[in-house]
Amino acid sequence: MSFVEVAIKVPLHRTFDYRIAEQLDGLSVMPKVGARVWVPFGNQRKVAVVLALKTSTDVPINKLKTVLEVIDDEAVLSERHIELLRFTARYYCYPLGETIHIALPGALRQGLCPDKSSISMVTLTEKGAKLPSLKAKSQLSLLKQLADSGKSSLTELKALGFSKKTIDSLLNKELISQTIEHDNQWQQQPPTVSTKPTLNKEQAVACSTINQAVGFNSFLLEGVTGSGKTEVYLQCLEEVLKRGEQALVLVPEIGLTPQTVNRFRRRFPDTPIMLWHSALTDNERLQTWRFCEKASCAIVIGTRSSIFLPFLKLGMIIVDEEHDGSFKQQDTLRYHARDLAAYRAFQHKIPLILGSATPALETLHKALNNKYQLLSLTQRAQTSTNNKFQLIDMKGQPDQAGIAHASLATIRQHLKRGKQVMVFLNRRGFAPTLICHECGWLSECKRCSTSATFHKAIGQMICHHCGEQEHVPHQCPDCGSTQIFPNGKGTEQIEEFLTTEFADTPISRIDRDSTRRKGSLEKALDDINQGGERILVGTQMLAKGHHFADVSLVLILDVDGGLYSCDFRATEHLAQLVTQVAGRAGRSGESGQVLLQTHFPEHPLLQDLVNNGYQDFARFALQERDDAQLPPITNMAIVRAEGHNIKQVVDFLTDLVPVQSLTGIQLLGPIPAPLERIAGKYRFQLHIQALERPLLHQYLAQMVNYLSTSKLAQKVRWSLDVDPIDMI
DNA sequence: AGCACGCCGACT
DNA sequence: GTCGGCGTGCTC
Repeated sequence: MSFVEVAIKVPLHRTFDYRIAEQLDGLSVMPKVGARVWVPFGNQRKVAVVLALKTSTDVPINKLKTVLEVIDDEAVLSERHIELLRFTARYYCYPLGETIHIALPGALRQGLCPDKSSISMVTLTEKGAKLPSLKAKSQLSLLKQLADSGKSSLTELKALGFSKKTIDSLLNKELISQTIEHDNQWQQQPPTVSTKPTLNKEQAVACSTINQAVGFNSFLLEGVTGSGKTEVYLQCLEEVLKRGEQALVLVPEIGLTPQTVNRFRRRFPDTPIMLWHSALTDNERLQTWRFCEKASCAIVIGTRSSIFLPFLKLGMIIVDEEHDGSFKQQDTLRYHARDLAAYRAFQHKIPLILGSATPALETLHKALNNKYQLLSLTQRAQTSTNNKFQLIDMKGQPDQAGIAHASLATIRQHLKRGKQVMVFLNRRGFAPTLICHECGWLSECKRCSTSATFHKAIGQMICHHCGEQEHVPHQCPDCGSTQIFPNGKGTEQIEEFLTTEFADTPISRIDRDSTRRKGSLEKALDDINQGGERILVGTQMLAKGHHFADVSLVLILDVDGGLYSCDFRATEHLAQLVTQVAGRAGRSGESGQVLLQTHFPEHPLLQDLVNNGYQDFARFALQERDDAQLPPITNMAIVRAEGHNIKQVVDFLTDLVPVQSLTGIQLLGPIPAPLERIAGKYRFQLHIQALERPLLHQYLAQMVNYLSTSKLAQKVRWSLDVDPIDMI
């Protein structure tokens, strides 16, 4: 008798055994480990992944069912990949079947086995390379994109907003040509490498250290903005390609811009490079999955979920901007791609490079404890001067739309010199609330414990947590007064004010509202890169990844929010944001100026950051975490619970507390979540901390086991977040 | 999570 | 008399 142990997508922390049917000749067709099979489950039919083959089972014979059909002749998950997913499931206390389901591309989840194995790449023809003048703007910009990248896939061009029509007419004019790449095409010969810049001393040291490493090695590449981290990546990748191995480059969600990708394509023109991000279709995902597992693709540049791609011979993992929060999934399986990258690198015995100008304290802590090797890039490639920081004390300062008169004067100076000025405020909309002048009523979301943000341009009140929209009230809903006014500032208001204040200066606003339309971000970036005096107003989106050559002044309007917050990571995030935003100034030659508006100019964190930079701040902040016994010194997990019935939510968490049977575990809670109500549900949480990670995991395993039997757990929605990065 | 089974209220 | 409400229990 033969049996298989399988994983099925059900929220249960266990696997299932099935019998393999014997055929007429008494033999049976055993599926391979890692292959998918169809199985009967309850009264439904489900896809399952074979985890192990066995000759006996503990399951009573009357409960055992038989595998209906073997889907794959060959495994879709290698044994090593299954081991990665087992680790992931164990680490994040998530059911293995669900974990596998999340890792697999859609087509494979559904039990399909489509075999598309080619991909259309588009390049310029000789005629096209001359960039002839064309009437059609879109055709011209497509030619420019190809001139920049060397080649792009058909699907990437469509994702950039080029229509089938544009592509077809260029094909007809023979300005571009199309080639089909098959999944067996990559020859593992030395890659063609286009000309590359010479490295400075620090870069050269970093490259040779990484390239000489044998086996599993983690590196923290701590490089200030503009110090040439990407060049280090590229030269390390070259060695990987020479060995005929593959590489994964993880980038934050907004880091996957055409500029980034084009740079890789230009450097390695003959190397198959594929992209992975949330906008891919099921077919494109499957395509990339297949290319990876056959090593038909050498480099993948992808966002967090690309950590689950099945590389045949992975030679290196790079995590760019490793401090970025988008590497952590914030729902279902709450994994951190950077941390899984470390496990994968360990599994494959290969180097891991974590790059950032502002490393996460978690990463820095490991580097300082010699778990990661620290490589520093301190010199800016193009400029030797650093930005000049200045704190603007807002106490008693006259201001307009939240901008101090002193700041306005500085803006004017920079504009006069034909430079660009960036005004940063991490709040979109016109004003975060409306206030009634008569009775003090404040606009709030009906379903969340938060304010409803006033969006003037579209005349709506919007809740930024649940998305609920309403018309702007004409009267105060409490007292009927018509004296209701915007309260606080958002980017929309800053833009409006600056438009009147600097009437002759073009202004670009970049936030989620202004860039909602496809291609509008690209358009705004184009405008900015035309150069000339201009004001840029925006949120986070301005801080990350984009190069603005002409920006010489950065004004950060409100840093105080990050100084006194209930989230102990708020100061870290503030320091990262300030440093990243500041890095946007003075990138082409001269040093830039950075103004920080605050009511607490004497705050030690701000002083440290401004005078000594992020590196110094981070080491100081780590000391603070040590004193307070917080992560990364301790290890943390949060149980969150929400429900309409507040008592059930609190009871559920209270009931968990007695599970404590281990010394060395600290429990805190139940405490209300920072936003106690979202979308009408009450939210509470329980914090769990332990000095030693194995102890934390021992405790969590016990707790999850208890939860599966708890009646209270069925009455509320709960989730477990291991290594949470925010408290919300 | 699904899905069945099971035991109490307002409908043709 | 039945349709259907969602509480409880199970899935190899």
